[in-house]
Amino acid sequence: MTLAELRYLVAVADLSHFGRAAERCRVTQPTLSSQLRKLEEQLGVPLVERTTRFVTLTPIGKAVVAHARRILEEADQISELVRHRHGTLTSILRLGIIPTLSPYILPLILEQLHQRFPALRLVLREDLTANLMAALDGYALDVVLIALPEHTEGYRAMPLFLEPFCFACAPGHPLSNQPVVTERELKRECLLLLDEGHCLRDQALEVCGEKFSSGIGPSDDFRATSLETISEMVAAGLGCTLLPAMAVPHLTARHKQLEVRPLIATKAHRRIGLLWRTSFPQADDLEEFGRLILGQLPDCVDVVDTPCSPAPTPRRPGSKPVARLRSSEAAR
Amino acid sequence: MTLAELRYLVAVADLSHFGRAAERCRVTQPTLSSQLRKLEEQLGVPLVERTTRFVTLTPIGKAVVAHARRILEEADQISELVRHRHGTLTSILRLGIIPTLSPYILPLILEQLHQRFPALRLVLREDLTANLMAALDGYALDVVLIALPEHTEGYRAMPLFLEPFCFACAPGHPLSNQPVVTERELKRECLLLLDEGHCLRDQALEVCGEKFSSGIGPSDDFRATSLETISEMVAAGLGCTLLPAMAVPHLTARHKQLEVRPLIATKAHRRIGLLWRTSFPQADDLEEFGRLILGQLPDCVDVVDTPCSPAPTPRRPGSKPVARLRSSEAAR
DNA sequence: TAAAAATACTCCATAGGTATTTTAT
DNA sequence: ATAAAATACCTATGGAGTATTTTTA
Repeated sequence: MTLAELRYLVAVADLSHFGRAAERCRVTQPTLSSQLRKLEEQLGVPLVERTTRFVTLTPIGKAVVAHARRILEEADQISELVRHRHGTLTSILRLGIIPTLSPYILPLILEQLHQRFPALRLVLREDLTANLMAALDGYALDVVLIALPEHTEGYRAMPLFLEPFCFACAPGHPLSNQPVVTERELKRECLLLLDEGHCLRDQALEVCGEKFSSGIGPSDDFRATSLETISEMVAAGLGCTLLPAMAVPHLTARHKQLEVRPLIATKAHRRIGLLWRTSFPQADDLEEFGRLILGQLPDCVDVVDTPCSPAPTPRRPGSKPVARLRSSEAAR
Repeated sequence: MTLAELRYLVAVADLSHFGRAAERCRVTQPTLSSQLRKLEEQLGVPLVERTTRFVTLTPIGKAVVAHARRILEEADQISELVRHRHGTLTSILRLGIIPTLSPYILPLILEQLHQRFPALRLVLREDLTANLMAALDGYALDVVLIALPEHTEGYRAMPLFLEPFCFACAPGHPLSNQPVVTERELKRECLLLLDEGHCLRDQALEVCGEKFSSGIGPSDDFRATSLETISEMVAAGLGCTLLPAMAVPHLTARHKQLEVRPLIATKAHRRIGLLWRTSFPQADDLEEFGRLILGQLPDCVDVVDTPCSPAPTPRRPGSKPVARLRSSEAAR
């Protein structure tokens, strides 16, 4: 039993005429005739009573046609479904973002995203990098927007931009007098940092890494789980900190007492990008998503013009690399 | 899109494993793999995300699977349907019977019919031969049980039995004194007959045909639409009549004043049989039906041992007669 | 290294076509 | 005589197989 056979049967039921039914099905009359005959033989039941004059369905034929109509209806709905969801970003996308980026980048892209991809259902999750990666591995997320680590093997990464770190302190702070802050000056300061697990904490430590070994590290007395809290503390004169550039406008608007200065350092930025499983089947969609983000970024970040890593198109397991010789051929 | 492809997809959705899904579908893993790939390419949408470790459905894949399940469900129901209705006389059968036979033969066969074919839904219509034939032609009936005419071209006929005519009169009637009535004696009598249209009327006239031309025909003063009424009249001494043998027990039981005698005549019987369209697809079932009737007949009728006419198995239009040479071959 | 999916390649069943025959009105 | 379904016969597609490769954990 095939869908084509059922289509033929329904056409005959509708038109009571083999020739016209064949015409509707875009096949010749003998084709329809033989296929219908085959269906009857396979089912072991006559479905159609025919002479050269009249074509009628048997009682069983009518019952089968009723089922066939539902089957074809469902099949059409599948075609409709994929046609409707055709194109990029037309169904669900589960996106994970780190907390030190999420509140500052989402307002920039959400409106445009809805305009460009109105059919997209975006499911957001804000969490620490490690948790996001676990969710990505466990197929609970489709893609994450994080500070990219050095090596991203086993995943597909799309670097988007470099986000500078800025120095932030209270108005009375000594460094608030100068227009920029250098790496060396920073190393003398006691930085307020986020809790363990936040990648921003590790990145800040990296900027002033030597302090850690020299014992002049950040105080353990202050624990904060958001940049809002950190800024509050900094504005209150409890210390200074590093802020990601995109957060600065939000935080200075809230905390007027916050003095922010550019930072001059060897690695005074973090690399933000998208990361997804190599096996994710709609990598094109994600690249489109990435390009949309790129178009909404503020001037404070440096857009990365590097295309995606490591392969332009993700491949499925077992697929041929590009045009490699088979070992049997290579052995000759 | 084929049913097999959908079956593969659902199996993968259920088992999350190509190899086991292939096993369930009784095909090899490469077959399932390539077919699924083809389905995805035809739909233009990835349905399954796969690595060597995990197999997951995409959002669209899940939606397609939902439809596919319904499709396969309906397809299974078709198989179930024809398996359940498999065998002879398992669905509806629309049977027409003439009024001079119906009340006397139905009680004999209905119980046995239900026992042998419990799934059969018998739709009965009692009407004059002409109306039954019109219904048969118009696909409103599947088969009729009538007094077969001489020629049955264009139909399939299954003669079942010869039903003798009996002479019936009131106790005081002159002919009631003799054990049998002959054709010659009959021709002197004034017969009470059924209305126009009843085949029994024509058959009775045929038995004593000369009277019609000689003017000593049946009286037009008496009109009756059933053998019950005729018997009533005969018992009341209003005349005599011919009764079909199978009706006699019923009528004598009701009308004690009825004297019935065997009739000796050249054509003192009618040939009862089944008749259906040549194109009717389940002729086997009807022959089975006929054989069941044969097994329930009383001794007063003569069973016809002639098998069906004209062909043992009905053929459809265009089918090859038996083993005839094609004209192109014959021309050589 | 093992398990699993993908690929390469072959074969054969069959869907579909054209030409013709048979049937029924 | 005409219309319509069935048959004969051919072709090409593709479904399914086996053997092998590639990939991921």
